[in-house]
Order: sequence, then C-alpha cells, then structure tokens
Amino acid sequence: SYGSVFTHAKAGMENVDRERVARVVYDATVGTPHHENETRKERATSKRIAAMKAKGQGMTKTEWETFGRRADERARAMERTRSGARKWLVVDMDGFYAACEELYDPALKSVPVGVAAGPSSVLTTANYVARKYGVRAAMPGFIAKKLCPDLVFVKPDFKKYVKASNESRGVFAQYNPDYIAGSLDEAYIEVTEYCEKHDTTMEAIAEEIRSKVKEATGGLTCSVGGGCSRRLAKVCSDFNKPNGQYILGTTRDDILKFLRDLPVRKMYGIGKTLERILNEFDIKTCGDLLAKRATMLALFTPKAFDFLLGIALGIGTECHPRETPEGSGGRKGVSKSETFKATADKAYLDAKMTELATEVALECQRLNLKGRMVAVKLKRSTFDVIQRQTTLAGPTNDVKTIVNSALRLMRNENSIGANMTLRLVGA
DNA sequence: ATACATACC
DNA sequence: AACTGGTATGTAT
Repeated sequence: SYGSVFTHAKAGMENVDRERVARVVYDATVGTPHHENETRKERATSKRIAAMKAKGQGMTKTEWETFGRRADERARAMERTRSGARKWLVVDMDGFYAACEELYDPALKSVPVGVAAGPSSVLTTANYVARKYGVRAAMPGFIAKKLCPDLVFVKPDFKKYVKASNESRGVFAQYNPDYIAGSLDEAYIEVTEYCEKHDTTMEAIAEEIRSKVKEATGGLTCSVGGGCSRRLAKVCSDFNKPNGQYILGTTRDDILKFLRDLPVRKMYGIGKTLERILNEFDIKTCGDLLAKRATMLALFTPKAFDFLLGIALGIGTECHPRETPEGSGGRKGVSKSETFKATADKAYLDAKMTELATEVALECQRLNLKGRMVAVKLKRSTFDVIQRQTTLAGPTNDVKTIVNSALRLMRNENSIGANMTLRLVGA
C-alpha cells in the first residue's frame, strides 16, 4: 500500500531508490494499527475488483459487443462537445511551504527539509533535497526520518505562505482577475481573452508569469501548464516541474498523442485505489483507457465511465465553473477535527467534541453560513472511521444546536461500544 | 437521507 | 511508539 502512495512519481523523485523506500516504510510500519487498517482497506478493494471481474466474465459475447457499440457512441457524443477554443493556464508553486521557509532561512536550501507540525506528525511538504531520499508530502515524520536521518523539521508558519500566496495572486490577476484559486499554492487562469487582446500566446504568458512570480515573491519558483481545459492544463503543470512549463496544443491530435502514454495516475481524480483497479484490467495509460472503453462502460457506474472517458479523450470542462449551475454555489461545509492520544475517557471526548463543534458554529457565524446537517467523525484507535450525521429541522449556525447534535451523535456510538477508544473526533 | 470511501492539497 | 486537517464528491443502500 505505502509503496504506491509514497513511491509513485512526484516531481524531484525520478531517481529515488523505490525499493529502499518501500522496504524502509514497510519495516517502520508493519504490525502497527495503521498498517492493519490499510490492509483491511486493501482487502475491501480486492473484493471490489473480484466482483467487477466476475461481472465481466459472466457476460456473453453479444453483451460485450453491445457495450462496445455503446461505448463508441458515447465517445462520439463526447467528441461533439470538444471545442479547444479556450486557453487555460495552471500555476503550481514548487515545494511551496518548504520554498517559503528557504526564503527566510537560505541555509535550509542545501539541507533536506520537511515542513511538519512536529517530528512525528505528517509532512505538508518536503524540499527537493529531501525528495532525493524519497521523503515527500503526506509522509509521517518518523518514516521520513528513517529515510533521511539528517532531515530538518520546520514547523509550518502560515503567515509566510499567505503572504507569498497573495504576492503570486497579484501576478495572476494581471492576466485575469477572475482566476480560480485552488489552494494557497495553485491557481487556474483562463487567458483566452488576454491572448486575443494582446496578441500573445500561452507559452509567452507562462514565461512572464514565472518570472513575475519569482520577482513578486522574492525568489519563489513555480511551474505552469497550459491547454484548452482545466484538466489538461493541470497535468501539464506537473510535466516539467520544478521551475518549468509545458503548453499542450489544442487540437484533438495534439491531445491524444500527449495522453497515449501518460499514466492514468497523473490525472486529477485518479488516486491510489482507482489506479489499482484500472491496472487490474491492464489499463496503465490514458491510451489504454480509451482502448478499453467497452470494459469501462460494462464495469463502472455511468458517472465513473463519463469521468474516465473524458480523461481518455482529453475532454473536460473548458468554461469557468461560474458558467455552470453546479459551480455557482459557494462553500458546502465547515468542519474541525483533532487527533490526540487514543482514549476512552468520555468526559475528555465530550469536552473535545464540544470545543470543536463550538468552533464550527462560530466559523459558520463568521462566514455568515447556516447548515442543515450536522455530522461527526470518530476515529478509533484502530484507525477505522465512524461517521454519523443528522439532518436538522432547518438551517442553523447556533452554537447550542450544533454542539448538542454533535454530542448526541457521538454519545449514541459511545453507548453501543463501552470500550470505544478514540484517537480523533470532529464535527 | 445516511454511511462511508476516495481524492486532492 | 509514531500516519494530519479541511473540503468536496462518488457509491451504495
């Protein structure tokens, strides 16, 4: 499991000794509750795969032919929506948090750095020196330390990141004030109009943005991808990372050529589990995905099929999310959760839940939002997650209502298993 | 509507 | 010994 999470290609990790990383990670974790839980989840995925395979094997030749025809029809229908008229850029800062820290302490540039709240919590970023050892974001600190004993831990300091983020956003706004901020270190910018107006190209703008961002932030580098949809621009932003750019042509031919040998895992939305499932059906690249469209139609849900076919053809929403009904809405949820030393102490858990649910209510009030549903998340010492939710009479952001609902949901579970030991609660 | 899994940064 | 936190969305019932 860890193998596929921690060793799959990430910028700066091309020459990593994957075997060593897999071994170190395994040795450090085998037998732990977390590892047991991962194994349990893997077995669930295996079951899912087995069911899909059985379904496929149970189908007659005629049924397969029908799926083949219908998959072709769907592909033709999707082709009719291909336009290629828009120009999207995605800007992604390189090793953002770590790079920000290096800005304030240049000595960090030459040593392996991991940004994490503490030496045993999870890394938010690793600098490129650390990545050579296989250390990367999302890796627990104690494993990172095993891979790279000289790793220097730096605590995250969001003030630095917000400042740099705002500086970079000042640059994006010059090209389109309606850019979409993904996170602090990522943005989607539509430059169709800008290219028209200034008679320029995505390539030229990408160069400009990279140099202006470096200037505005006092030295941070970023990578830029370009294409006719957000999805394609996004993959391209990773193609020449760090401090690089890649602009994909906008014709069908350019796109299919690019996708043919591109591993499916590179695409936004395909993670470790879906990659594993697809691999089981001999689908490794986006080209394979297109070739096996009949299999996908037969075995995946309609939504999943549309998603995968869109990836295979390189067709995705080219418009701004505000132009679609779904994208026009604002925020959909507010939550707070906290991990602590596993305990069954009801008084402690009650107090924690009260504290977190209160914060959620106050955050809703601050944002002027009301919710219709309260959900709690409990994580047992065994790492399995329990989620319970309740629908309220009407939208609210009242502290008492939210706290009481959350407590009731948690107590319901607690009364079932008297020995429930939790390591996280959230609302 | 509810429970839970997956994915992203 | 030790594996986050926040948000969104998909799947299954």
